[in-house]
Amino acid sequence: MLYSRYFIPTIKETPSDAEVVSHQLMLRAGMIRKLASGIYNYLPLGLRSIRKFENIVREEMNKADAIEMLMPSVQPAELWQESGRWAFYGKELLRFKDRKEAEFCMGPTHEEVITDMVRREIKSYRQMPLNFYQIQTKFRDEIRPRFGLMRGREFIMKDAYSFDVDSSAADLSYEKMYNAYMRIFERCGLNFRAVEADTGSIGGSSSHEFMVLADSGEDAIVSCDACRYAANIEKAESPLFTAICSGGSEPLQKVPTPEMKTIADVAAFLNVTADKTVKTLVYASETGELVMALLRGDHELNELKLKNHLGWDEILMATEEQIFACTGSPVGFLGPIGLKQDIPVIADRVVQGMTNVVLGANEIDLHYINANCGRDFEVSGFIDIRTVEAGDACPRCGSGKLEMWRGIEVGHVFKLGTKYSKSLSATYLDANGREQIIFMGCYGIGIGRTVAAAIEQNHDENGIIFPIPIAPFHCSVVAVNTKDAGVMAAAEEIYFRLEKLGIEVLFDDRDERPGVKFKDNDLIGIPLRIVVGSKGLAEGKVEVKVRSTGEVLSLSLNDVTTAVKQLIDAALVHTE
RNA sequence: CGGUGAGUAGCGCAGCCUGGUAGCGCACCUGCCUUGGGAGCAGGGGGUCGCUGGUUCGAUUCCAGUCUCACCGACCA
Repeated sequence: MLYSRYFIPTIKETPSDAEVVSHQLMLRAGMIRKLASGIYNYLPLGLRSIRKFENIVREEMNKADAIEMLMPSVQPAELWQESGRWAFYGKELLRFKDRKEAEFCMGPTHEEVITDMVRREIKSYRQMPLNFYQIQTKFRDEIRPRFGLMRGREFIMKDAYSFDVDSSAADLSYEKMYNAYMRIFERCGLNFRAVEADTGSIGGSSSHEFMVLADSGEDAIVSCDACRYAANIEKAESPLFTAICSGGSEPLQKVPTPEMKTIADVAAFLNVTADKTVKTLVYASETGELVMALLRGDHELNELKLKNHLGWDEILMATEEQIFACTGSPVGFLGPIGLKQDIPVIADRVVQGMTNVVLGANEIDLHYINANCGRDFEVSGFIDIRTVEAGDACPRCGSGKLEMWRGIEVGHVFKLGTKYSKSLSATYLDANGREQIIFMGCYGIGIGRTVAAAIEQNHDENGIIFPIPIAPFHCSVVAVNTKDAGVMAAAEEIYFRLEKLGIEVLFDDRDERPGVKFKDNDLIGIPLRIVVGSKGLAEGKVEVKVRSTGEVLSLSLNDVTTAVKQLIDAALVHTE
């Protein structure tokens, strides 16, 4: 490709509305341009990178026996009504009507469509296992699109759906996809973790997220420093604590705590540590059901764990009115003793081991001390509802400690079970001629987001440092002085020879000063730069600069193409 | 959806408080010059100041509304 005939509109200055590095660099490198909030044009260079990654995904999907197809973006409402998600999905689902007033949506995901296809075509256990995938544009009307391709509204996604005869067969399909995902992200040279995750609005029984580690990541994850345990913090299990409090039970006593509304204030005022206190939170469902949650004072609630335990669709902090109605007290002095309404009280498992604790007394400026569960109040269950923290013991191996990271979710695999096949009646006949429900799995990769995450993880002050497997070009040939016929002839020859070797090369033949070319080449992340200048040429040498290490090789005209080919091939090698 | 801030040339910004029809840097065009890390000189083109309405002789500037965009938040006693 001739640079002078290509289209790479680079920008010197950082656009003011781009917050994260990948967004800034993708704009500056001329990879993307914004059309509307969360909606982007993929410029030629950006598209090349995206296609490179898509092809890696395609290769690994095909190797894992997934079959490529393509489903429409526009989907009829009926299917979504049938699955129940038309009502459940909320405003993220972009809905509209056609000229006949029939309702449609832009597909945010394709479980409904694929399940509809499968239920029409799959009749027998002999036809499974099956796994279909597509690489396609999705639309989700995000509350707050941000960070460029990281959280767009329109974005490219690879989604796959597996169909199996039973749960254990589905587990095998899941494992195949999990392993394929590991290979995909490894091939891109990314530093990532596969973590246990919540299933969210997609539903299903269990799932893993693939998280690229980056400080700008929107998710928090933990991983054990000793074993393989890793989880999204939304899902991460809390280790069992041994009881901190000991000694016989002291008599319950009400003490004044004027103006002391926070745990820190109360603990300091009563001269105890926060881990001797229990904090009380009140949550409400959309329909107004209330629940009280008890946690050790220095712990944080994990709303998702509580929500999942309760089986609610939505969990909200109770309003002051709701709190007053059930406790008779304002926020700051809440506790489980002497409630005005009979609401369920759920305590974190850690609370089970605590004795003689400090609790709100449900009266202004008063707390209890020496409260004991079972004697002074009852709870309906001890459940893991706390948010894990860095340094917690690993819930699996027990010996390791949890480390905390920020991560960008680039892939997510789910065991769906029969959630969609049941509501959409996707069944088959087993060997005994009996009708059975199909078991499903679904598997997604954010294509653009992965490219952005790779940039987030691979850049310096000069721009992007693309890993070779997803770089828009493998290398470039820079002619230092285009007016020098000898330089141009040599550069051109190297360019042709590289192309003949099947290398993707950008020939920077622009009539620009060398500094401009170097800056642009660095900015757009070309992994290997071959510089042809008159000085080196006099000695029959050209220079190869490695973007990632800054290493400079001086090579003869004869050797340069094979040397470059070797470097590239080495980077593209991947284990089968 | 709530909060904050911003919309002036392709990009980054100034001007607005104190009204008189717009300026800087980069980019772009022409010429000269220059060629190993975003050169220099000279000349030039480009803006209904987001939109609508109001006040005024006169509005980019003041007022009201509206749209768009970004960031923060929707996380806790």
